[in-house]
Amino acid sequence: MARKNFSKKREAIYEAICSTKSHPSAEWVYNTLKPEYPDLSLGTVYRNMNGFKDDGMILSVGSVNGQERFDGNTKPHSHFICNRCGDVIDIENVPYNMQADEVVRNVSNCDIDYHLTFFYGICGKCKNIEEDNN
Amino acid sequence: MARKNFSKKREAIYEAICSTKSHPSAEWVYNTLKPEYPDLSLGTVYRNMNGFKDDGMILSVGSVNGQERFDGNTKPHSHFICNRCGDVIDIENVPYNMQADEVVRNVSNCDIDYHLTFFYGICGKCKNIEEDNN
DNA sequence: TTCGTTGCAAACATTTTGCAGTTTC
DNA sequence: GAAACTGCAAAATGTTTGCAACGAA
Repeated sequence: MARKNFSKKREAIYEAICSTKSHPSAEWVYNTLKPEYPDLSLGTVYRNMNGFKDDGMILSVGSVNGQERFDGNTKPHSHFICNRCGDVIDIENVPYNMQADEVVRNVSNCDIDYHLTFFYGICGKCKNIEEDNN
Repeated sequence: MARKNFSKKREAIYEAICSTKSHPSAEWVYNTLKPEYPDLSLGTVYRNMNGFKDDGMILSVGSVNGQERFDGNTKPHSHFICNRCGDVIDIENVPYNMQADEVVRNVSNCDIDYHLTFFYGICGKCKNIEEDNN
C-alpha cells in the first residue's frame, strides 16, 4: 500500500495510537476519535491501521478477546497481558535477548527477524478487585 | 465449563490436536476429522476446543491470518511463526527463562503465571521457494 | 485536475449460540 | 432416565471491500 497524502483523519488515527499506552484496538481508536470527527468511519480506521502496520509505523501485539491490538511504540519491548481483563501493559525492564535469536537461527534453518515475549497473569487492578471482594 | 462425559467425537478432536505439530486451527481439525466423522459439526469442534483451552489441556498460540491456532503440547516451549506462510513451528531449544518472570513480578505489581516467546521471520520452506525463483 | 482518501453499506470470515434430538453414564 | 453432548442453522463479531463522493497536492 502506498500512502501518499496525509489526511487529517489519518494523522489523527496515528496520533491516537501513539498517544496511549493502552495498546488500542481499531474499535478503541474509532470510539476515541468519533466525538472530534463525527463522520469518521470504521473502515477508514481499519484501512489506515493496516497501512501503518505494513509500513512498520505500528506493531500488532496479537489478538485479545478476538480483537487485534496495536502498539505505537516500535522499540523492542515486552508485554504483559492480563488473563482476566485483557489489559495489555508495557514491560520495559526485560532486556532484549539477542542470543535467543541466534540460538533459534542455528537450530531451525529459519531466518529470524525478531522475537516477542508476552507475560501472562493477573494485573494489579484485577488483583485489587479480588482482594476487595474478600 | 464442566465436561463430564467424554464422547467419541470429543476424544477424536483432542487426539487430532495432539497428533500433529502443525498447531491447528478449528477448521483444520474439522476438515481432518470430517472424512471419519461425516456428521461432525464445526460448532462441536469450537465448543470442545474452547473447553480444552479452559481446562488447560491445550494452549492457544495466538491468531495467524485471522484464525486462532492451538497447541496440544502444554510443556513450556517457544514458537516460530513464518511471516510469509503463517506456519507455526515448535522451538524446543530455548530454555524457559524463569528469571524473566521474577523480574517482571518485581517491577510490575502483576501476578505472573508464565510467559510465551514467539520468533518471527521466514521459515526454511519459504526460503527455499525464494531461492528456486532466483 | 488528478489521484489518493473517505463514508457508507454490503460482503466476508470466523466464532458463538439456541434449540431439538442424540449419546453417554 | 437424567444430564451432557451434538448437529444444524442462525446470529454475532471483527474485518475487508466496492464504489461514488470528497479532499489534498
